[in-house]
Amino acid sequence: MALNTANSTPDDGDTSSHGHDPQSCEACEVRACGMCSSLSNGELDKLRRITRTREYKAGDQIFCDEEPLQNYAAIKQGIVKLSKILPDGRQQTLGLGFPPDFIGRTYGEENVCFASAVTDVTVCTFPKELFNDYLMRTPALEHKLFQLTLNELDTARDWMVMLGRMTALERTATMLLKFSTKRHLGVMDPPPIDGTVRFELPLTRSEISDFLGLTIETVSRQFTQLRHLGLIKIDQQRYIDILDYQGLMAVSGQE
Amino acid sequence: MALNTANSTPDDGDTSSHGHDPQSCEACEVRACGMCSSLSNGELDKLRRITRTREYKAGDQIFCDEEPLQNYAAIKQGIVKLSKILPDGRQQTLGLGFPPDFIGRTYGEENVCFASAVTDVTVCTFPKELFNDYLMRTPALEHKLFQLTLNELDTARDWMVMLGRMTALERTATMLLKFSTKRHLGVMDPPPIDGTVRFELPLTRSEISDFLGLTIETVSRQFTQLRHLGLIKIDQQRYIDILDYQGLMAVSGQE
DNA sequence: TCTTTAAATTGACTTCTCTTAATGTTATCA
DNA sequence: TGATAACATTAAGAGAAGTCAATTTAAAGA
Repeated sequence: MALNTANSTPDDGDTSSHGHDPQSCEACEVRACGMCSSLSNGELDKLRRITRTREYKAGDQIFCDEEPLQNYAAIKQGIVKLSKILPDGRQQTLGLGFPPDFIGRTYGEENVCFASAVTDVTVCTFPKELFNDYLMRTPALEHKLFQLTLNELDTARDWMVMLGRMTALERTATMLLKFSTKRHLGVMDPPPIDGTVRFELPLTRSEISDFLGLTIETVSRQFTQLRHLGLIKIDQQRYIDILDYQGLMAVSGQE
Repeated sequence: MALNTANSTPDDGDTSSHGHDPQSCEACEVRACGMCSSLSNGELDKLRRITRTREYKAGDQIFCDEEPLQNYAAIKQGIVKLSKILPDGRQQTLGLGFPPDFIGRTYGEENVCFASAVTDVTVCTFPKELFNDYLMRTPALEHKLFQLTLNELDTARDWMVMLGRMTALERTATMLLKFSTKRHLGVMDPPPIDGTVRFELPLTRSEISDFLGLTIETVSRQFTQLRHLGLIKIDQQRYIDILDYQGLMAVSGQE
């Protein structure tokens, strides 16, 4: 069930679970760092009245390209993938959303991309018109959303360099470095001077290839090469150990 | 002379001409459509006090990656190129700025890319700190800048699809289609049903290749192929006639 | 007008990534 | 535990774009 489809019920075949008021914004994992951090408790109370919580299973579509934008959402838990699909089926991932990212094209008439759940996802949703009204009356929230959008633009432009100018090996190394420091809640760890870093890759090889503008097979070959170079170790195809952080930086083409 | 370098004088070897108060915002070409369109005449008057006009010759660097951000700018005339350069010299263009675009990373500490003049360029510049203060006190302006940033994000994501998933021919056709409708002042003409469209390519082949993530030679070969397909005609290497708009759409991979 | 220089095109060849197909691995479920 | 299905890796060959070099075209200056 798409986020934008109104009046859905729990029994309409949707795998996502449905709206109820978020009872405790105070206990919300992203109260302190997301867009809500710009709001006083009083303001938050007003926003909560138009908010519904919704859950999606890994793989679910959250909203769809070119359907009318009906709801915005803020990610509470899980990872969301934004992507575009060309008419012949070629797909390009535009970015990943982590808590507390905001999704939906602010002030837009329709969605300009697909959003789908990479892992199980929990979001707060806001009806477009009501949220727009609220946003117009709350400059502090607009300021916060502006900041989030600026960060997204920075990220998009970094990926443009990767997609336009980097080799398959450099793209793969760059992605691993980004994932190694990207933690939940958007907090970035400082890169380690040495020693190993271990993390779980949340994406399948297919999702990685859509992200890097490559094929599954090419991604796999780059992983193999990074292993043979002694830079990484892979367990169960999903757990990555970065054995040589500086070495990985060196092949990533960034330094 | 970079936009960010303070205290420059007209005789310091800079090819750009230097600051004076813009005497007549009323007569400004972009008064009605740029960020200033969000301001009343009174508010505009306050902004004008911290504004300097500056001119750059084609090819001049306007600001530089990773130098401290000292000034923002609004484009009054000409075309500005934003790009990133990898340590080994590979370059990727991130986007083009036309009047009345705003350049400089809002709320940023340093520039995250290079900006250079593609054609002769005239900008209004604003010292960062003073502009930030003004921005904080002027929600209407922040709202406008937010909208401009959202548009930039949409554009960046469109290019990501192109860079990640399109062939050289598709990229070249896509670029020509974009340029054929992109006019000065950011106004988009409706695409013609049929008949030819003529426009001047403002970029050299080298600049085009940096834009499309290709080499000069590959761009040239795609132009040749589009000519052989009867879709375009090129005069003096710079003037493009689109002979078959629908045909160009078809090879662009978008429809 | 002629010369010089820079930019663009073309051709031959190389390299990198994709395609196709087979094999291997992991997780799920009977 | 074994069978099945989904996911991942590997290999060989094809195709697309890059590299290097030569030629052509356009623009600028003498």
